[in-house]
Amino acid sequence: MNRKILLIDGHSIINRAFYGLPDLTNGEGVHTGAVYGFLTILFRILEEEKPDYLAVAFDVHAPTFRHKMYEAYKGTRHAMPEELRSQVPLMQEMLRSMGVSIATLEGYEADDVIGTLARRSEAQGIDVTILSGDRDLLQLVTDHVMVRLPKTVKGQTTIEDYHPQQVLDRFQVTPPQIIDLKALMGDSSDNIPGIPGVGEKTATKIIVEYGTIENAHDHLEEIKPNRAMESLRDHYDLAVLSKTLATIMTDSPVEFDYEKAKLGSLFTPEAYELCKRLEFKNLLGRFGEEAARNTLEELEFFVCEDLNGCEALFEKAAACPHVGTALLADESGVYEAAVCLGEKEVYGIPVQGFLTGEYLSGKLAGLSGRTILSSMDVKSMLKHADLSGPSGVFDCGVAAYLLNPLKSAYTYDDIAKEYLNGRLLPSREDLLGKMTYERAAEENPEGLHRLGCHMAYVAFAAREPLAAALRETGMYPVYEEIENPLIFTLDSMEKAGIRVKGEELKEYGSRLQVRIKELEKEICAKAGEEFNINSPKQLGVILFEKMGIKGGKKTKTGYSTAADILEKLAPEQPIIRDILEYRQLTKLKSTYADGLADVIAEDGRIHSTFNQTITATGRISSTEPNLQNIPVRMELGREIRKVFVPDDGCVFLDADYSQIELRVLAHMSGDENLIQAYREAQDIHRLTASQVFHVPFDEVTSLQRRNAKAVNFGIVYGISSFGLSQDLSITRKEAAEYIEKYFETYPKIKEFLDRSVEDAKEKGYAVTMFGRRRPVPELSSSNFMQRSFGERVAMNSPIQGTAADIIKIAMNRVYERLKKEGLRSRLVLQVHDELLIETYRDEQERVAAILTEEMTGAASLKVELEVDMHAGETWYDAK
DNA sequence: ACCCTCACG
DNA sequence: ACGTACGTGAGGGTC
Repeated sequence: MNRKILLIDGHSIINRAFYGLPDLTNGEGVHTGAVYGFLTILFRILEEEKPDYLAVAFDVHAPTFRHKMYEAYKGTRHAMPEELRSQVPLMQEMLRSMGVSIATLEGYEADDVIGTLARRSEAQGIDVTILSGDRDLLQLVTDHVMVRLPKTVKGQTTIEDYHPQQVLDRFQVTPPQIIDLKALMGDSSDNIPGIPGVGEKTATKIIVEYGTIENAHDHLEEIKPNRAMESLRDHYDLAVLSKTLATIMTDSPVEFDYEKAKLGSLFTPEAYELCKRLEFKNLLGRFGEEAARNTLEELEFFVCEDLNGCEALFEKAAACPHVGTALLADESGVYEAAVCLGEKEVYGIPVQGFLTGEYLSGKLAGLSGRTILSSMDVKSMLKHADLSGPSGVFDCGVAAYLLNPLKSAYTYDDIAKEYLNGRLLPSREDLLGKMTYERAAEENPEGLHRLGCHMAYVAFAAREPLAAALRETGMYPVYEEIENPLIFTLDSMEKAGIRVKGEELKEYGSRLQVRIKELEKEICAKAGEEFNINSPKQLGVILFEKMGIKGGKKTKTGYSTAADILEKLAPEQPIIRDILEYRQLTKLKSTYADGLADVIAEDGRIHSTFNQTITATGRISSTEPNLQNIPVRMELGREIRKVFVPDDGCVFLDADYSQIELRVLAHMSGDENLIQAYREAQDIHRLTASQVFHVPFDEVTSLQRRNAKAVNFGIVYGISSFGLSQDLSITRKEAAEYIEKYFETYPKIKEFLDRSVEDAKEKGYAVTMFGRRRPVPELSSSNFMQRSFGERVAMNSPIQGTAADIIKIAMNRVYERLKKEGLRSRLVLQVHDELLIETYRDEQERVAAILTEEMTGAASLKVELEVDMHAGETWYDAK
């Protein structure tokens, strides 16, 4: 078997990929679609060809000998859009990172480089495969040089292979005669002139007959049709020029090292990183195993499988100053525990025999009282192990979140990369793929073992770097005093859950269903046809085309049918009223009635997850289900709250901060007017209206109050006249006037907001009163939209974030007080400015006092923190 | 997987 | 000129 080289025409393949596939961009806005397409085809061809050598040829941005011969010559680089042009160097970087030889030669095109390397290789007895999108390359085909041309048919890429016979079959000429063909026909895409009046048919006929243009010219008088004869006679010089232009050089002085072109693994650490940066997730997945083998560190771990060894291990661990731990578990139990005592001392303990989940969880819990137990995710560990308390643990995920709250996840491999000097460890995906722990315990125990060990290792090794980073950024207090204790507070809330009356929820859903059916009929009758009302696409067509409602608004994909648009467009139209009601009811039915019923646990309660590492500003979020968006604004939706009830013998106590964000703003800005307003008024919006519009407090109209309230909200969001005008359905100019008047009334607020933007621009992040940071990279964007967004974020984040800090402090204190005072009442929900406590009746007064005290006392501001509190038999009644 | 819509603070 | 309010999560439709 001969050795084989694969030569790729880089420009032509990246062009094909660009035009044939949808463009992609990564999170940084870098265009990547063509690079992705190139890689896809590269891997496919490599798999099929299994070559010994690989090289990719590119044109160099310099005039070639062809330009010198013929001014109008364009070559292959013309008219490349910026989105594609920018991907060429990116592709080259990718190839270099994969260790692939890139062949270029100044003054020559990629074709010439390929032609030269093809002939050289052939001469050395190496078989050649050329991959290109350009038929011109067919002139190079011989018994030892094959050309493969990818074709896209109906979105499917197929590859046509050309040996000499296939060239003959397809074009009726031999490979070298392809040049003569082109010399007669010309090629508009590279401006090769050809001769006038001769197309593919005639040119083929002439070359089949006479072999070359030179020979054809020698037999001029025989050539038919007459038109072709005359053209060749009159333009022979042009044909000769075209032939030279179209001839690929096979003896260019390109330097090429076969040793370097030897095909190794493409999955180097650099390539892996680049694929990650460009967000080629499929590629990482597809070659994940190979990537893991080739790019990732191989750490050594121990397995501990017997009781005595395990006992000894935990004794030794307890004597360490700190340990890294991991517990791989799900709702049905524990599968593996892992403990790291030092750089080279990582132990995984699979659950088996005497080493039960309970035993291992107990051991970990014991550890937390005796040494600092570090983990990637303490809250998940708490679900099984009763860890001693905040002072005994360190949570790497929470720490990494504080250091950069903008990331989508805080995985051990990412944390290793960021805080352990760029180290590359195999990810969960690398080790287990998408397999659940449960399946992995059966089918891939080794992977599970390695996963646990890696997590414990990183928890061990990253603790100090993370703590150091927290200290350097001044966020250690936020970690230690707010976030770390909050882990335990949130865990207790998740475990408590909230009781829900499943039967009533069902009945509520059924009542909705009756009306939904009626509305469906009504809407379809008015529309004159049956259609899916839930489909914005179909609805748009019905409303704006069939029924001719005017002013259909733009979205990327069609008309907007959002409620506020419909409301403004045709509030009177009966079908619109019906649709809006239908929307409201289906939302209530699917998301709340049905959605909540699906997640009621065995104990008759709903156990939401409170996520501590999600939001950019420091708020917590709630998932599966989200209990922070249960309807309240509309009465019908609000009724759902009647199914949320306290345990027997309990009532709900619901306490919410009154305008906490505005109060935070008053404090942080130090604006005397707003501070004074809060000291006086029970109705801040009315007072704002009175001050801004210069009318006596008692004469403020409801419209004025509504406007003032909207401005107050707008201020907190990072005011813009456009946003306010949208909200109030007024002109931008009017909105701008409101804002101006507001700032005249409260000058220090304007100063504060301006300063917030300036500070964030300078530092790169916004900061809360307690030192929590939120990076605002958009502020340095050259894009106006992005930058404006950054400015609003810089105004809003300190306010929203400070309010989040405050209620977190309150939650921790309430949780601690309830525990310390031996009360059985418990926190069950937090909704950003609201706490819900399931309160034993005999504890109600004490709990109410604790709630008020800890919430109002969570921070001392220049204005009071006011709390509204209600007791009730249901959540509905407690509001 | 992504968009649209809509529920909450 | 750009085309927006800040922060979330879930369900349904579409490709």
